[in-house]
Amino acid sequence: MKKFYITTTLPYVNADPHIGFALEVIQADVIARYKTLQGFEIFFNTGTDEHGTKIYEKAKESKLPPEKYCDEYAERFKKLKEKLNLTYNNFIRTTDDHHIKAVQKFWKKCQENGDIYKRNYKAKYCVGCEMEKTDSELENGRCPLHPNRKLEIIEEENYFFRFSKYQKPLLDFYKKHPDFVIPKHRYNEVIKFVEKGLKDFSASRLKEKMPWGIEVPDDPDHVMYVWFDALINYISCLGWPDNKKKFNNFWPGVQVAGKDNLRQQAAMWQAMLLSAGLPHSKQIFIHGFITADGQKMSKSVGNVINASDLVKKYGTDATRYFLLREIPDYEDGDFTYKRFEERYNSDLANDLGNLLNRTLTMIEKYCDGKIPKSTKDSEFSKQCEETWKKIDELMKVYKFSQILEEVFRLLSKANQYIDEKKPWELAKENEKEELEKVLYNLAETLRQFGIMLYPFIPNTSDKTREQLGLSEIDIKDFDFEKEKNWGELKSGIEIKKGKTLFPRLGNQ
RNA sequence: CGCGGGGUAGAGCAGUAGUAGCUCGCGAGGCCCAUAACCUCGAGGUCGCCGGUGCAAAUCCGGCCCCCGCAACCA
Repeated sequence: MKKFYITTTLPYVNADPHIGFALEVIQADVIARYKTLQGFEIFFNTGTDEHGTKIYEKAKESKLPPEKYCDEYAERFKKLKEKLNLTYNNFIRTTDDHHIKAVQKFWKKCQENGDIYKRNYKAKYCVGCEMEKTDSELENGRCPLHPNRKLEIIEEENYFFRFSKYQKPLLDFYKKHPDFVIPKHRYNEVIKFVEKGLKDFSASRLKEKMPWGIEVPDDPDHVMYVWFDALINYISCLGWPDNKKKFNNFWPGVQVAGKDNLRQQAAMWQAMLLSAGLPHSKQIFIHGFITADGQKMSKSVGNVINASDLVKKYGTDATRYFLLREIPDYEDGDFTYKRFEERYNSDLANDLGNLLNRTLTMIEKYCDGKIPKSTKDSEFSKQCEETWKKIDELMKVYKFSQILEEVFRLLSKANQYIDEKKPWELAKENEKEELEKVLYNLAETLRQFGIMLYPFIPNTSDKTREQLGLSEIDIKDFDFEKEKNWGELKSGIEIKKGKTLFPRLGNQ
C-alpha cells in the first residue's frame, strides 16, 4: 500500500489552542483525508511541545510541577481531535520517553559528525521580559518594552550546533527541489535567509538555570534548548531510531507550519537532518496567520479567538468550513463573527443545505421518496468530472479555498438548474420522464458533493449521504475512483430526509 | 539601503498584458420545490500615487506613499 506521512508543528502548551493552530491542524486533516480517499496508508502526526523556559515558568506560576502542568494542557489539545473531527493517528508529546531517547540519539549523531561543540555564550537578557534580546531588537541598548531596566549580561557555557556549515548544502538542496517549500514566496524567503549567512545556534542551556529540558548525553549539567528537541519529533514519532521499518516506510513527509516557523522547518531542521545523516523532509507547506477584526490576536488585547468556542457555538463543520474557505490560500486572513455568519448563511445554509432540502422534498413528493431512474446524458456528469480534475490539481498545491469555491460553483449550477427545469411544472404536466431525469441529476450531483466535501466538512458529507439513503463513507473500503464516476447512485434507493443541515443564523 | 506580505466597487477577496471579476450587502423583478431560502437583471471601481516600456498595463520596469507581520525558540 502506498504510504503518506503528514505532520503539523507542535504547539507550545502555554495557552489554550486558538484558531491559528486549528487552521493548521484542519489543513493537515484535509490533506490526510484526501490522501486516504486516494488509497494511501496515512501516518498523521500532531502533538505538543512541552519543554523550555516559558513552560517551566508558567508551571511555577500555577504552582504545579511542570509534568502536571503539561499533562493538563496536553489534554486540552487532545480534545481538539473530537471537536474538530480530526483523523490524526499519532499524538506525540515531547516529554514522551521514546522521544527523549530519540532526541539524545540524534544529538549524538550530530556530535559524532562534529556539529556540536561547546563554547562560551554571552547574551543580553531583559528581566522585564524574562527573555534574551538580540541586538537587532534593542533600542539605544535597551529593551524597547522596558527601557528603564538595565539589561543583564548572562554568560554561560553552551553547546552549539554548527549551522554555518550547512549553508551551501542547503542552498544546493533548495535549488534541486523548487517545490520544497509551498508557497513560492516562502521558498524564496528561506533561500534569501540562508544566502545571507548562517550563524551557529545555541543548542543547550545550563541545567541549574533551566532544568525543564532533555538532558544532554554525557553531560548532565546541560539540557537542550527546546526547539532542538522539538523538531526531532517529526521522526521520533515514526519510531526512529529503533523502528527502522516504520521510519523507512513513512519518512520523508509533508510538514504543515505557520509562516513564523519557516526558518526552523525549512532551514534549521533540514540542517539537523543533514548532520544526522538522514533524508530531508519531503515538503514544507506554510500557511498564514489569522487576525481578529484586522488585529493581531493577543492575550493582552483580549481578542483571542478560541477554537473550542467556535465549535460550541456553530459546530465543527461550520468552523472547518470558515477557516478553509475564508482564509485566503497561503496568506493571512481575518476572522470576524459577522463574516463567519455571512459565510455560514450564504454558503452552508442557503446554497448547500437548502439545495439538499428542496431536492429531497421533490423526490418525496414526485417520486415516492425513491431515487428515480438514472440517466446517462447528464449535463452535470461532465461538470463533476471537471471539478474533480480541478480538485486534484489544486490539492497538490494546498489551495483549499479555491477548491471550495469550485465545489460551490457546481452547487450554484444545481440551484440554477432547478429554476430552469421547474420540476413542479413537470409534475403538473405529467412529464414523468423529464421529471425523473432532472431529479436524478440533482440527487447524483449531491452524492458527488458528499464525496467532494468529505475532506473538508466530513460531518456534512456523512449527513448528505445519509439523507440520500447511502451509508457514511467508510474510509477503509471506499472505492474512490469508482465512486467518482457519474451514475453510481442507484435508482430505487429510499431517501431519508432528515433534519435541516444548517439552520440559518440570525433570522429574526 | 534588514526580510516578507499587502493597498482592486460599501465590506471581504480573486485576477500577473488584450472587453475589470467573485462572495456578502444594496435596488428591481421572477418563482413557489425549499431554511424569508432559490433564479434573473441592475446600481456601484480613474485597480495606492508619479513616471517609463508596449499597439495595449491592475498586470512589466523605476521611484514614492501608506498598512500589516517577522527580525533567529509564540500557529
